[in-house]
Amino acid sequence: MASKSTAKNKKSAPSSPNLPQEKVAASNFLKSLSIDNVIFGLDHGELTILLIKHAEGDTRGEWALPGGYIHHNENMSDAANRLLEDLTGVRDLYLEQLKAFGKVDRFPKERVVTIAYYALVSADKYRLVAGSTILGTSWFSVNDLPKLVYDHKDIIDYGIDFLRHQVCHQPVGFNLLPEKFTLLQLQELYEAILNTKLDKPNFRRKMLKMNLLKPCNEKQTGVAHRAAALYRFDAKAYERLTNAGFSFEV
Amino acid sequence: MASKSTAKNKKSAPSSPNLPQEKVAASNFLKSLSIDNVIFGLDHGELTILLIKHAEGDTRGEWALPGGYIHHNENMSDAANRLLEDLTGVRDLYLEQLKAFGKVDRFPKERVVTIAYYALVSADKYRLVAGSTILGTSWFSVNDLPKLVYDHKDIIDYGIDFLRHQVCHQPVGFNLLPEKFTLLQLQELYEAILNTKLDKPNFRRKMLKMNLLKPCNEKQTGVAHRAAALYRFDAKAYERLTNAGFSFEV
DNA sequence: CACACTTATTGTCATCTTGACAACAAGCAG
DNA sequence: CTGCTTGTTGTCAAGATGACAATAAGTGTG
Repeated sequence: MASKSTAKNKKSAPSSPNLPQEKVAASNFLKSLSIDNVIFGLDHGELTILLIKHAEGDTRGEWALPGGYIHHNENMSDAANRLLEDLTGVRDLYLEQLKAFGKVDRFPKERVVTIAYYALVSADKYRLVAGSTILGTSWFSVNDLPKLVYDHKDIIDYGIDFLRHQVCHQPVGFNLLPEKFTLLQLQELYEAILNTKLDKPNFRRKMLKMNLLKPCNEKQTGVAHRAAALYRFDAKAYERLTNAGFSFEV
Repeated sequence: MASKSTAKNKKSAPSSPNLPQEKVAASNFLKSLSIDNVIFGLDHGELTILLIKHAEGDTRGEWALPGGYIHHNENMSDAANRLLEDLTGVRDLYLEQLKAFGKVDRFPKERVVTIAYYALVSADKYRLVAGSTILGTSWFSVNDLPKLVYDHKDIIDYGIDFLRHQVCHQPVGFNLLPEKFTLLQLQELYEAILNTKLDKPNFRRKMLKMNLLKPCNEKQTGVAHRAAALYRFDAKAYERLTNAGFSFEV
């Protein structure tokens, strides 16, 4: 499980996601366009976001979404994936476009439209990552965000709203959990994202009735109480059901 | 009703939405970025899209989404609105961002990322419009689209899927109807967009129970059968309910 | 080992929602 | 008046939901 990491952090020098305030020279990159990634994680029942710290310039000391620029010969989504992999060291994370942000004054130095993407990373994947030790990179709870550069707060707020919506209508939340998880973990994920309390028996009933969880026939270990059964998300079943007109709702 | 049109079609010369294959000179416009609008309408129970015809160049005779470029001193959403108003002559139509399309080869001449927006236009607004007579502009049923330039078919397909989703989760469909409408018109709108048949009594019950429709205390006129009651969408009620945690579902 | 404690899991019940469809109402056309 | 068409109301069984009781299965303690 979680086996496809490339582990080594490619040092793709030109992307320098830590210095988004740098000029885009008459270069290899598309002018006036950038990418910003809202990378969500889950930590002890709290929804978290991965941020990087600006080390110099006017925004020194403030935090920012990791981002970068698009090569001329690179699809936009490939650029987003490259930036995500460069930062986390993990390939093929869940990544979707969020929205383009294009206010005139969103970036003080020059006119740049940014395409925001959002990614979901489970702790068991990120644990493998060299990136986690990058200086000036840190996870923040969405309930306790630091001061952010430019319009990055707006982007994050939009991302959280979007995730709240998505998680109720698409089975994307599983990307935040390890491959095998208990129903309580899943419930706590929903509680963290939606910021509510849910009834355990009812949540269980609803989830199981959808037939999207495949029992692993294993139990939790290392807990000081009755061990819960482990499940995994059954992507094939989901595809089958979707084709048959099923639509995921929480 | 439908009173805020500016009627006159501003001839903002530089935007030339009919010639998106033109070079973006070292100009007033953001380089490598464009906007394309998917403008939805409703015609005799069919979902339609407004397209323009390319008159010259390699794509001569093919149809395209109306679009254009972004001024350096203009917010992106303002650019989308300007382009929409230039084309339709109607101000303040429902317009939302759809998605950015950024494949390397989506546009053959140069590298351009386009931000697609989608708009909803009701027949009673569009009727006021000078734009409807623009040469080479035409509505097409989504079920009978012509050959389209570049990746515009992809954009439209995405737009239709998006609209299908939106219309079930947000009360946006009303933007496709006249201010006052019957429950059957509303139902036919859903049937057209979702491409299904719905049960009339059940649809009525569901809609009315949401308390989002305000009766006009008027009846349809000019029909050869029992006249239906007219309703209008109650935006204030929707806001109230939304704040109270209500979420629109069809 | 019995017991306390914690979480897992199953079950119950009243209420609400949904889908299918019957029945009646109202208006025009002949 | 009669037939035709659509509007509107009502019924009913089945399924989904929310609240919550009850039981099960582990760990750690005295």
